[in-house]
Amino acid sequence: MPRLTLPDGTHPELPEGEPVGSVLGPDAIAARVDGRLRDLSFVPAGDVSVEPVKAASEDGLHVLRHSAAHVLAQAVCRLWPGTRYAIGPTVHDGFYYDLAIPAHVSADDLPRIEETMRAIVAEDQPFIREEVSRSEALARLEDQDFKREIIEDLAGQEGEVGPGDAVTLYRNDHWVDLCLGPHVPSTGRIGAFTLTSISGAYWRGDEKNPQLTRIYGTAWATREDLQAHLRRLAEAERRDHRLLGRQLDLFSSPEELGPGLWLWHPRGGVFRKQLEDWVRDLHLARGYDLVVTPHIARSVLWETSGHLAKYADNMYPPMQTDTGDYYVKPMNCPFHVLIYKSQVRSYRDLPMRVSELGTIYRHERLGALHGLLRIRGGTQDDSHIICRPDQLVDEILGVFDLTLEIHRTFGFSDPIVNLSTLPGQTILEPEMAARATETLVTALERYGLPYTEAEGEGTFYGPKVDFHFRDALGRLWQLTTVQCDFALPERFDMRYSGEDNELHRPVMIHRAI
RNA sequence: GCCGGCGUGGCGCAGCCCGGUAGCGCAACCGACUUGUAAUCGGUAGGUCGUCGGUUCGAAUCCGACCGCCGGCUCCA
Repeated sequence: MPRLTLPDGTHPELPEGEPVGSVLGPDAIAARVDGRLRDLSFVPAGDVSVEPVKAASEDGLHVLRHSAAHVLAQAVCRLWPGTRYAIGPTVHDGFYYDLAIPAHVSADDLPRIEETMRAIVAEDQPFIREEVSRSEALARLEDQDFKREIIEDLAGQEGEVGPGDAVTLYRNDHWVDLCLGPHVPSTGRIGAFTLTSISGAYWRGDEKNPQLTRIYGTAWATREDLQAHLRRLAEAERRDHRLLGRQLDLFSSPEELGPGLWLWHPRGGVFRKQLEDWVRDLHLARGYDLVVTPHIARSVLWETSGHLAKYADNMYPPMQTDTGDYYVKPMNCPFHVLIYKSQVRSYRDLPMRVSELGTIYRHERLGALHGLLRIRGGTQDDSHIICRPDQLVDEILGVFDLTLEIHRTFGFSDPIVNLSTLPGQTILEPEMAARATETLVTALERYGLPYTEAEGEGTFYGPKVDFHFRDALGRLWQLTTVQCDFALPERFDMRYSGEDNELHRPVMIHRAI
């Protein structure tokens, strides 16, 4: 008979074959068994520790929302037979399900779907976990090509889904989904939920793949929690910078200007002066020099930097003149490089720190634009440090420090930090690529910044550390990016005279908001 | 760029489904009132309904293309 360890320190025995749920209170919706989230129906093989998972906890909300996603998919299948369902994970504050629905479905249909979900909740269908072989799962999900694709991709991956060849299915009534679980015991337990929006999303996040209908919802432990959440959203909408910009007469973007281009009105101008003065003073205090560079440059500059080869689509087309083709700048780095190269540099000159509030123009994809958060023309707080390799880590630490100070000043104190490693296509030699990434890792660890790795998300000239923040609606926005660059110094043949009287290659750090 | 929604006086909206030359609130302007900080009373002016094209005797209302905005997806040097 398995002996359990409960959070209160007691050690009850569980009769052979009994699920862990039988020793937990009625308010448990799932369990943590030896640290792993399990269904209440989980039957332990031997002695284990068991904790109840309640709906309002972080774990509980995850289980609740994921279960709601299943109910959503089942409801859509009930309304539109022939619907194929892809994936239905939880997200910040909610959940979604990606579906291929054989009908035109829009936001107007959300109430009907929700109604059907409530019917499924009223039926209180148990979530039944089944472990089956991959081949059986393929047979059971015969009409579900997305699920089949997932199952086929699981071939060779052991452990995560089930032992060896097995995968897990969760069944409600006759509706079956491929899923790791766990789930609430039955559909009657998914709490207070509502559907929030509908949109398109590419299968597996790749725009070359077919587009599915993504339905978003949110679920909470209680009606009150749900209401409070909806109130927070409404409040956040009232504080939307686009709305405030109009109400306070700060800025506007008339159609004659073009998408993503903004006018700053007199009151906005005062605001910008305050902001810009503050940022410049901050840089001066931290040993940066201020520079100013033009808005356009000959194409050769962008050819040398490599931006033209990589980003031509996102640059405004060139203008032809009597002295060659000119591009409006999408970034400031090459100009700062030219300032460095304007004279012979000594190792004593390094690090050289330059900073500019540089106005740049990027021909961003139309759908990406969003108020002042994603624009086609805007001023970047952009700085570059050119230094000796032995100064690199310390300089990056200084950049992290500056970055966090800037964000903290505006009340953003919980960055979500990503380390983006080099993509498949890079202009860096493998050895330098490895060095650049190692340097960033060293700096991150020395600074004590928790981060997650985003493989292959770096720039073509180097790996980067990005600082993301959530807005009041829970959306993530990338603000600062910090890059370690061994490539541009090479491309622009940057040098400095070392203590040994030999010429050396400096390293470059980019920081931009 | 993709999916969905939307585009009516400065702002927020109704009208559009069931085609017959546009309505409300706030703001503005004029006047009255003067009661201490969420909006007093009366009056005036302001739009041809994102743009272009089509259907029709006739379109804000139907159809198409384009432009722009919003929510996501993708992208974000």
